[in-house]
Amino acid sequence: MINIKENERLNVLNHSCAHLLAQAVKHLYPQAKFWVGPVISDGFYYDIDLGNEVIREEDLEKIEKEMKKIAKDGKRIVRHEISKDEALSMFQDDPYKLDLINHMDEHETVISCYTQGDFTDLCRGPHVESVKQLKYFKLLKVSGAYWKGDASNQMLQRIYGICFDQEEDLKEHLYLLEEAKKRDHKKLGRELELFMMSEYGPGFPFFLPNGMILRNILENYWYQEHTREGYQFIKTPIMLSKELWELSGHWENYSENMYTTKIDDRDFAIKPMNCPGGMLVYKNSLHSYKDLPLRIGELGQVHRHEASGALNGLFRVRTFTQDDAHIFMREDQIEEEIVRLIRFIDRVYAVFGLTYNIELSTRPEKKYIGELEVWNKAEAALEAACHAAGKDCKINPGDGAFYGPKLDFHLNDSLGRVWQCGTIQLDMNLPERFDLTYVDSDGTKKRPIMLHRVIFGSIERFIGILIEHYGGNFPLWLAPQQMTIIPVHHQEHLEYAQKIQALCEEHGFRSKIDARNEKLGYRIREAQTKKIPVQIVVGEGEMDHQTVTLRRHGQTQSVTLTLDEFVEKMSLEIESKVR
RNA sequence: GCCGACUUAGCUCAAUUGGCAGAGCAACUGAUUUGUAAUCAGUAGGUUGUAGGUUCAGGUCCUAUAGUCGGCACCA
Repeated sequence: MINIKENERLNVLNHSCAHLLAQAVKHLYPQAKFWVGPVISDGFYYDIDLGNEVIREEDLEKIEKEMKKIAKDGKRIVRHEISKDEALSMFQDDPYKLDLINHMDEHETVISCYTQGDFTDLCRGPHVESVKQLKYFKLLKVSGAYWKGDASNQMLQRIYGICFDQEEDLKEHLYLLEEAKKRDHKKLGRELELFMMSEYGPGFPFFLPNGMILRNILENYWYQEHTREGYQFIKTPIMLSKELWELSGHWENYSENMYTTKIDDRDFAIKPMNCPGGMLVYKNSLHSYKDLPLRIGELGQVHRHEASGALNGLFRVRTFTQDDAHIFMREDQIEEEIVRLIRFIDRVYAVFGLTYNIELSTRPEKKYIGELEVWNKAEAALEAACHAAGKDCKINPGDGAFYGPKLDFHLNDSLGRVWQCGTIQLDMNLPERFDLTYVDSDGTKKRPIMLHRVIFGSIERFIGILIEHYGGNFPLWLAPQQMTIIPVHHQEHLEYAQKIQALCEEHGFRSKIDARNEKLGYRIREAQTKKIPVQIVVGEGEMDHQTVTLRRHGQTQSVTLTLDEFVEKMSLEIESKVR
């Protein structure tokens, strides 16, 4: 997927297209007042105040038509530079533009405007020379958006669109949007019976048998890899007393989003994070400098009261399982440990065919705790570790947590969409609050450095991402049902089919026999639509020669194998964890 | 939470200006006895999300409410 904002040519084109949109809206809705219309990674938008009138999805066609008309007319886009006073009088009827002018940087002595035909907009530019150049665009959606992005302000209407300089690129983009719709994990989750939602529990997903197979595979894989990496595992309680959350600082910051209850007149809260429980485990025993780094993992189920409007399938839920771990270490171990962690994360993502970019989020300008010097050291350590692991990282200034800087992993899926999953966070807060210590070589107590980290982020969300990434066509090792065994005749070949299933069971292959009284083609079709990776057809020929005939999902060719060949081929593929 | 749209059978969707709730797939029963993407016939399946209201009459109009979706805000 092309990032419009980062492509200089398309950036300008989309910016001009935003003006074209505003002009068309002004023609159709003369009362319209305009806020801003910036370029974003997948196109542009314009925030508009239409008074009491509402633009609906079906109105977009009409607006697009008007845009096409204006573009065809082919007016030039002309830049003027005016003084602040001129600007104030020129836009005196538009409170939003006045607000922009009044809040302009004092260094900006000249204000620029762009005029195209009967429409003039305040703008820094640059723009294309003529609206004629705007040919391949599409308006995509409408929504509300708070003025200045502030929820205490009124809502404006936002129209989104995208513009390309070639027709094929627009088609490609629209194709990807269609494809994403087809791969929607909510749709596939229902069709493949992976999970369900109920109005009795908004934001609380139910995992169905197929989804549980997938989930258990992921969790087992997680435990296995973490064991290899020297992690130990814990399970901490789902509910702990309010005092603990006060100690950790969560009560102060997030009590609004925590589910609470009373036990024997004492306040409790369901955990929104696993860390405080993890801190108690650390404090349960004395630690020597020799034991560090100490890596403690927990697949911990947390609950957070997310705003109703934020909920979205498995992507945003009110309960989810973090593949959490806390690492306690000495200061001299930071870089080495993080390098090791980056390599680990790299290995895990590679298994799913997911590439990624790392971003380093640094100290927030105002809201942060701890010494400046410690922050600088921590940020430098994260960046150095990144480079030592052979990875680039983009700096995200001021985006760190108040308690420490972090590395975020942004995954690219098979449709080119980006998901933030993994994160490595340095925490300079909790070790202090919980008074964590270890005994150093000189016998004195020292404060350990602590990392929080996740790789999947949330198991639920990661499953959602995988569903869309694979389009429901899971690689063999992840597929809930790996094989369907289809006897050509539902009775005559049943016994042989059962023999094959016993063989599958013996080797841990997840198979089912489809011996329904239906034609072969019908059962093949159903296995294909259910996205089962392997279809095994057995009939007269296979029985006689003790073979199986395999057909892979999405293919029309089939291949006949001896039973040994079959077992070896399948085992190898599952073992290699790739397609 | 805010803006907007949507909610009819397990799933996907019909139902003219308000006038008898319907189809395909799936399920079930029977016939058929099957060699690589849908064999045929039949049966059953609904308080049209929920609660009110307007009307001779509401799936359709109005009000409230819940949920879902697209965004916004939020995301430890």
